[in-house]
Order: sequence, then structure tokens, then C-alpha cells
Amino acid sequence: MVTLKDISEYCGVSNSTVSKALNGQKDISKQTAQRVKDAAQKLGYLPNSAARSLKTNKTLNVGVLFVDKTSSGLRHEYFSGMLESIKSAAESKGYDITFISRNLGERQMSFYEHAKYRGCDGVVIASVDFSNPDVIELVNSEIPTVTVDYVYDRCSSVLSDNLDGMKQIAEYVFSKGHRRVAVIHGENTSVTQKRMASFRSTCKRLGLKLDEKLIKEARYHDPKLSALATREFLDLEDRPTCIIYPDDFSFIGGKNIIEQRGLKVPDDISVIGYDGILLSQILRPKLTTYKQNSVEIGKKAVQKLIEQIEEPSLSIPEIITVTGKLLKGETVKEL
Amino acid sequence: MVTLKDISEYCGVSNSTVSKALNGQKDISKQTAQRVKDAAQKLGYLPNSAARSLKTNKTLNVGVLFVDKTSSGLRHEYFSGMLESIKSAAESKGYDITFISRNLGERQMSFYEHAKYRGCDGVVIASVDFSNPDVIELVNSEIPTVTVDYVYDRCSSVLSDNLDGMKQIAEYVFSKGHRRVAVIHGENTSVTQKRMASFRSTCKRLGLKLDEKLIKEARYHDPKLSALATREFLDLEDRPTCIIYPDDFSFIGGKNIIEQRGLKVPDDISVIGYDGILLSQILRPKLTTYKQNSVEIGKKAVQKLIEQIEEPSLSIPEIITVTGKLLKGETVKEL
DNA sequence: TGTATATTCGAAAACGTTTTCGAACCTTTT
DNA sequence: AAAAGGTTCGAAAACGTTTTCGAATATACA
Repeated sequence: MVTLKDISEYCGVSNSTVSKALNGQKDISKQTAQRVKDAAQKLGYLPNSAARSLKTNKTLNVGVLFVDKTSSGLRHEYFSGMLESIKSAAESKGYDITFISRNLGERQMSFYEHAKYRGCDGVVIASVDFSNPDVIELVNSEIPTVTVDYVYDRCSSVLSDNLDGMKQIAEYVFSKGHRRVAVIHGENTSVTQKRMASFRSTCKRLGLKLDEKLIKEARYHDPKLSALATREFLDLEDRPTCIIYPDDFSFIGGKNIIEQRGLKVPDDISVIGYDGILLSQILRPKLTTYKQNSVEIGKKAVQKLIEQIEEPSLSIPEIITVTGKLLKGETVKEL
Repeated sequence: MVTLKDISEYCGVSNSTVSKALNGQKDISKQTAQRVKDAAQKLGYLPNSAARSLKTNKTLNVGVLFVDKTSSGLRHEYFSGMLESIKSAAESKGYDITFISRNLGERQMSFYEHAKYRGCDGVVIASVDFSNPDVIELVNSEIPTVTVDYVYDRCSSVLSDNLDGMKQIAEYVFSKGHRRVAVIHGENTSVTQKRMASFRSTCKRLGLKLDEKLIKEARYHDPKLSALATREFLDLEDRPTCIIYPDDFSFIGGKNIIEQRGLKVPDDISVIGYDGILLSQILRPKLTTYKQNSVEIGKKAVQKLIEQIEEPSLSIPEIITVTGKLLKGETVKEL
């Protein structure tokens, strides 16, 4: 292994000079700095990150908390897309990313302990149970954190704009003349609450009264439950003219029931999804859906986190909202 | 920060005694060991991994090389599933995982340099361009590596059993009486070569001659290209009775064309996919497909890698093949 | 020329561990 | 009672950096 020492001996200068030259300190003359850099290049020097972070207490490493409670975690395109963008945003800033989990080998540890042990400079928290005490401990610790799609008091967060999403969906559907609009929503989370509040307020604003019978709970990313709800809707004597699904993937469950009944989308019934996954744009008829900007969300989360890490005094907790875009497909009929 | 020193002062013993007690060295008496452990617990001690790995040259950290050449990388369920299982397998052995990329901040570095800088004890390589010189450099370095779905000379690899996969598919299709069977395959990789070799040899073994016109190249995870190929097949005067797709997702492209022509699966034409993604089992009719065991693949890759890390002398390069399973759906008609 | 100021460098301490080796003590054996 | 062996512990070095502070030299100014 090539160390500072090798370079210093090669160049006939001291350890500190080499270190300073390589780190661009300006109390080293141009000439020696260049000489040192050339030697480093020639000898194939790589800094030892362990030694470096032992000294500096920085690791250039951010943790990612991604717990797959329903075990669909990374299989969900919203999250895998976000992860990719977290990864590339972090890389471009010189940070690596490491997954944070609850235990290492036999050793049981909390998320906080794990992050601290691994020396993460900060942690992005996404796709977890935000009521988990372990998560709360991490957020309240001295380690900078940014949450995605959930807001804690003293911690920055990046939110997909669920208010806008549902608003756009509702307005679009209503503008197409639909009045009996059913909604299948996900489990009771803050995301779901926002979407439903947005739906209700949009109805109210437009002076449309909504039928509580047309609202049913299912689960995100669970086509079976959405299929059940769809069946119940179709069984109503006064069935809805449009069904809003909790997400694109869940819609597939509903689609099966609809086709099984011999009904056609959108002629017999209109549907609309949420997420804008690749599949939604491949399906025919093309699915009308609200595309969440998971790439931007991941990017913003990392940017805010790194700002907090590098400028802790200047950076104040902030709530960043990322809006998506209504993708007008072919599944909502003009009435 | 609580360090060894704090514990040693608290207990009135030396640094080394504390270290040895916590690491279970046996030249420390039961009583003092327990006293030290209790103190560590009480003071909330966490070892400093940087200091530890500076000394030991181990990091308990494995790198994952996942380059999204087509940028569909982690969006592909095969890979996101594998990543999840890599993650949990590594965790259960006490290792964290870190993504390895080509550059950190402004600093350009090769994969090898990155892995070395970050001090990875080993690297799992998947979903990359295996002909990339940077990948080859890493594989030939002193850092233990395991590749997925590709074989290098002196490096262990874990392979999804593409020979078995295509064999099972072909045998099944032929057993259902199909004789004009079209194959759409992915870009020219070792995986594709294996699948096609398997298809050809199965034909030969069964004494069926295959029509080269019924073989077309598309790309993995690209429904548009598969749609094109499907159209060409359907335009043939003597069109195939069954189409084998490169993967389940690509099939959706073909499905659109088929339905657009007013044809029905499986009555008018049979189809079969590859991968066994969640979607395939939700679709109606349920897709017949070969489910690759991505979870097992990830797990085996990590196990082999850690074996290599911890027992370098005992561990010899090995090629591990993981078979999948034919999921008999409803898309292949009995002729 | 002498003094003040910049510039350039190096010695040494420090970060928190692990590990070697020897010292001290205790137990057993003869 | 002495020797031999085993057990338990600590001093100190080492891992590869960064950083402080002072020394030495060069430059500027009067």
C-alpha cells in the first residue's frame, strides 16, 4: 500500500507537506505541490479513508434507511428510482452511500447506533415506518437527517406533492364530466391523508358532494386488495363512472376484474392511477396517472442533506415539496 | 464520544484490557470481562469503525457494483430483488454494503480505486458491462470479487441457470404441441448466448428443426423493440403459434400489438416470458414464464464473497448455478 | 541595512483502535 | 520450598492521516 510516507520519501519532503499539497492547502509552493502530485500519481497513491476519517471525523458517506416493511420496498419503482437518484446525486458530491439496517451480524443495534458506528455523515430516511421509535431516535440524534414523504419537527423533509397530485387528478376527472368518482386509497399514512384531504377539498371547491360509499381502503402496491375494492364498486347498483387507484401497480388488479366483467376501459369505465411507473406508459390503453418525480425527490433529499452536513450553521430545517405531472393517457373518457 | 479510554478509566483497567474484553479475547478473567462489558453498555460505547479498520485493514463492508448502462438498472425487478437479498445476506453476516461507482465528486477513479479507497473487503459485481476494462481491472485485483451472470477466469460467479430456463420453456412449449415457435431475444450477451444455445440444442434433441426466420433480436426490458419484433412475426404468412419473449416486461410491448390485431392470448397465439416479475402473476391471463431466483442468487453471491474474504486460503473459485422455476400460467395453449 | 511581513516547510501530537510481549501473580508439581 | 507452568493484565507501538505551531527563509519596506 502506498502511503503519504512513501511519497514524502520519494520527494524528499515531509509528511505534512505531502498531505497539504494533496489537499490543496496554499502554504505550499506551486512547484513542490506539483512535484508531490506527480509523485502521487506515479506511485499510484490512494488516501486511506479510514485514517482520514479517524482524524477528521468525516467519512464522506451517507446512510440510506430503506426498510421494506411490506417487503415490496425496492421492488416498488418509486423507491428504486429514488434510490438511483440518491446514489448519483451523492456521488456527484463526492459521497458514497451505505444502507443502514437494524443489525450487523449477531449484534443488535438501533439505526442510530448503526449509522454512528459506520460513521455516516448523514442519513436519508425513506420508506420506513415513521412511528418506529428507532427512527425517531435517529432523527433526534446529532446526525443530520432528511426524511422523504414524512415531516418531523426539527428535520428537513422532501415531499412528493400529494396535495397537487390528487388535486390534478380530481380536477381532470371532473373536467371530463365524471360525477360518480370512486377512490381506492392506500393504508392510513400521512401520504394517504394528504391525498384524501386534497380530494375532499377539491370536491368542496367545485361544489360537488362526494359519496362516502365510493371511498375504500386498500393497500399500496397490492393489486389483490384493489381488485376486491373494484369488485365492490362494480357491484353497486349505481356504479361509479371512474375509479381512482392508489397506484399504477394496484390498478392491474382492478383491470382484471373490469375485464372479467366484460367491461372496457375507458368506454364502460374510466380509471386513473398514481406514480407513473414505466408500465403505465406501456399499457394500452395508456394509463392516465400522476407521475411522481422520484428522481427529483432523491436528488433534492441528498442536496439538502449535504448542505446540512457541510454548512450546519447556515442550513435550516426546510420542507421541500416536489411536484409531479399528470400524464394524460387514454383511460379517462369524456362524458 | 465514548471511547475505550473512558471505559478503562471508569473500570480502572488499561486500554488493552478493555479492548480484549470487548473482543472476547480469553486472556482476561471472567469477572473483569463482565465488568468491562457492563461499563460499555452503561456508558453507551460504540466502537469507532474507522479506527478499527485502520488497525485491522478490514472494514466489514462489501461493495456492490451496479451500473445502469441502459439506466433501467435498479428499475428492473430482477436486479432490485437481487439487491435486497444481497443487502440482507450481508447484514446477517455483519457486513454493510456500499455502492461502488466510477467517480467521487470531481475525482475520477476506477472501480478498483474506489473500492480500495473505501476499503471494501470485497465486491459483488452485477449488471455491468463485463467487457469494460475497469471491471476487468477490479476482478484481477487483490480485492475479492464475485460476479453475477458472467464468468471470468479466476473469480467466483453466481449464474442464473439460463440453460435450464430456456430448456424448460422450450420443452414445455413443444410438449403443448407447438411447432412454429418464435423467439425474441435480448442483446448479444453471454446470458443471451446461453439461452439461445439451449433453445437450439433442445430443438435438436427433440428432432425439431427450427426456422431461422422465427428468431429476432430485441433488447432486454425494452417493450418497444419487442413490439416491433412481434409485429413482424404476426405479419408472416405462416405466423408462429407461440412467441417466447426476452423478459416479462418486454412481453407487454408484444401484448399491445397482439391485442391491436384483435388476436387473443392464448387462443390465437401463445406467449411465454422470462423473469417471473410480480406483474407476470397479476396479469390475466396469468403469464407463463420462467422465474429466475434473484433472491437466491444475491444470497449465494454474498455467501461466496464472504467465504472468500474470511477464508481466502480455503475458498477456491467456483461457479454456482441457481436454477429457477417454470411458472405455468395461462398463456400457452394446448394445440 | 535593519525591520517587518509573507511565504514555505517540518516536527510532533492526535484521532481510537488492536496487538505484541513481557511482567506480575497464582497454582501446581516435585 | 523451589521450580515450572498457567493466568491475568498493562505499556507501548503501530495503523495513515490531518493540523497546529513554530522555524526558517524570502520579500518588502523604511
